[in-house]
Amino acid sequence: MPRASQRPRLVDVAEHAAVSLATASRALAGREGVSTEVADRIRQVAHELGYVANPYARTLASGATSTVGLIVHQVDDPYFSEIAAGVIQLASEQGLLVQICQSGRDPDYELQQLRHLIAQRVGIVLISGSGYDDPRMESAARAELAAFQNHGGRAAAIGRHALGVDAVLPDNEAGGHALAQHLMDFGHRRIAVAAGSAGLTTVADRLAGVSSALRERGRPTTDLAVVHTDFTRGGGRAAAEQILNDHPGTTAIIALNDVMAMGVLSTLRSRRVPVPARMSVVGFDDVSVAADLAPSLTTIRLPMTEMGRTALTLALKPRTARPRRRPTGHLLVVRDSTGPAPIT
Amino acid sequence: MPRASQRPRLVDVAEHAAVSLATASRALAGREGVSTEVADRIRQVAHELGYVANPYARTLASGATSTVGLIVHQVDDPYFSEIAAGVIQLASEQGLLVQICQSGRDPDYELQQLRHLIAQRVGIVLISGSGYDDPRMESAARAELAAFQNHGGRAAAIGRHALGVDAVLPDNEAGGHALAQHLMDFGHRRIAVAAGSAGLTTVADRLAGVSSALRERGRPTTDLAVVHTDFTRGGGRAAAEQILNDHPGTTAIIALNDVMAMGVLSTLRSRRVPVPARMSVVGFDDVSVAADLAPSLTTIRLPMTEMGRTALTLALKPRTARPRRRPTGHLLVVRDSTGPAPIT
DNA sequence: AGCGCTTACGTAAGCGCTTACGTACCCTAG
DNA sequence: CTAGGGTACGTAAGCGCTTACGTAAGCGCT
Repeated sequence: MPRASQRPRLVDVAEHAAVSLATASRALAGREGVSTEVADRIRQVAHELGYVANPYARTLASGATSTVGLIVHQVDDPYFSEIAAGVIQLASEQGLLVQICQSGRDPDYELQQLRHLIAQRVGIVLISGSGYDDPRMESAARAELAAFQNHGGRAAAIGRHALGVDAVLPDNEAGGHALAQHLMDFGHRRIAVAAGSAGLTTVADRLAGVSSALRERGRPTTDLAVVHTDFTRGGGRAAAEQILNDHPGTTAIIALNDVMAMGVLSTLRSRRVPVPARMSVVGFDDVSVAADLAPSLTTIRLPMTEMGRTALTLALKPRTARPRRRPTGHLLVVRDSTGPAPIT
Repeated sequence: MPRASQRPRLVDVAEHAAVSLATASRALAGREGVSTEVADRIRQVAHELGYVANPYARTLASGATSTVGLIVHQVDDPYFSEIAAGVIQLASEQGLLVQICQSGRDPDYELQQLRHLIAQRVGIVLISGSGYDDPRMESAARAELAAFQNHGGRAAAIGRHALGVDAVLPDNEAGGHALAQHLMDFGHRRIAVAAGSAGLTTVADRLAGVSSALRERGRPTTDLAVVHTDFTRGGGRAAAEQILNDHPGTTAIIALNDVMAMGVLSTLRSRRVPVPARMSVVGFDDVSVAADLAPSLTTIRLPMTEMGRTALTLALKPRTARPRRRPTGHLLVVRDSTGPAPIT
């Protein structure tokens, strides 16, 4: 049987350049021990032949991979797609390839995807999405990542802590705080929160920020109605329905992410509740469509694309004794979905 | 030096099961020539050891890859992220991994990414995004793909023809036709098109549908103002500006995709042009946010996620003599961004 | 009994790289 | 002039799999 691949191999380059395999390998890897002229000649020949190293052979021989695995909940969720864009950008600049997995927001499936990626021998694992309040929920993933890192793998988390790896972390609490303050500045007293699933750290952190802002102004926590659904458009719709039905005095809804806010706005529209005249709405993340919603959404801007890049940057650096934490900036972006509380 | 990877290898499985490497390999690959009992024992041992084959070794030995490369313009463009979601879904079901590349809408960079993927020895290449009217623009990619397929690779295109590979194709012309008809039914006479870059087949096809609809109703083509920018939000904004300035009589804008429509709506909002009262707007694709825009967008629905799945399905099937073409359905979704032409 | 065929398994040769180690050569110091 | 040491390169042993081919046993047939 003929060779499967017709692509030029390292031997071909070596022969054409009249050197040995080892020298050719060294020259192309830019390692020392090859004279400048010979190295140049080898590179020249490689280029002429259109030689590109077979990554499978290379990885098998050296053990060093050049592919990064990225786990997101859903690539068609704009929050994650922007993160992915950042990761892919930087990876591409570094000559790395990105393998994407979707966890579908299911911790078991996520763990399975993580194992799969590691079994596929990716060199770097990047994991995004929220973590869980209950540390036991994360312990399996944590153990998997620890073992992976001990075998030379590198990992980083995006918007997620308690995984024992480097992490780039937005200040969810400060963001929630800023949103609540903004609404109170507009005179809102009865505020409802459309929250993602209970048990997620992202939910707890953003919620904690909201609560602390209320507390600072001496507002009773009873002013705050929290409805837990999930971080999807449908979750936002459901939460809004529930808020409208069970908490009639509400004048402002804090959706804990923009995708939920989209659902909230959608429900308010179909229920003919004018925004912001009767109800103010805020989101979190500032996904790129937030500015194009009806009405455009007041939200907290997170630099998702940059977060993706930063996470990969962290993972590319040598590992430190203690996991690093890179905070990300955040910014309150005021648009048309918020206004003064209606006078009742 | 110790072995790089501490993971169990095939030899470990073979030893524990007291068989040879070959038998273990055959059993785990489910190939014949192994008695049922022995095969069961081997699978049992493999499971106990947590054995997962090293894909690098496997690929190197067999030449058959299990990773699919996907080229999109931008993962954070909702059209592409929905396609990617479909591809990743199906790939995951099949135990395949997806490597994503962004071409950034640059044909040269796209070609480079394609070469890179092929050099990385992916088994399947999926390429999305529009093709080019000028066949010479595609010839390099076409040649690359042909060579790739001749070496046993499989490829499929999404929303793109003339690449000499299997393709899943929306009926862009019919979609454009339906949009124009819808607007004419509302009495619009002066229609403008916010088109993506000239030279793209997607643009030409959708435009052709629009023109043919006008022709059928005996409307002069002069009623149609076409502004070429590009398929981005910014492109939509720019096109809308130009239409507003240069074609004052316009009462309806056809954006050739939803992302442009978002830009168009954004400009109309800031220029205080009420939609649909003074100006109707339609898009194309029906990305998931289209329903949440201000106002919700009338558009042509394309099944992006399914298109992604279908493309991978095609690529997984044995190659046929002539490239296959899978049409996709489309559907006019009427929402709030279109209404009767204003009476002047 | 002897032949050939099938079945079940083992042997070993790669796949295309990396890299530890070996070797030839030249330079300098003693 | 030779020992010692550096530099530049070659040799060959893997990395962990797949698979062509070899072999031994079991079967039915003449």
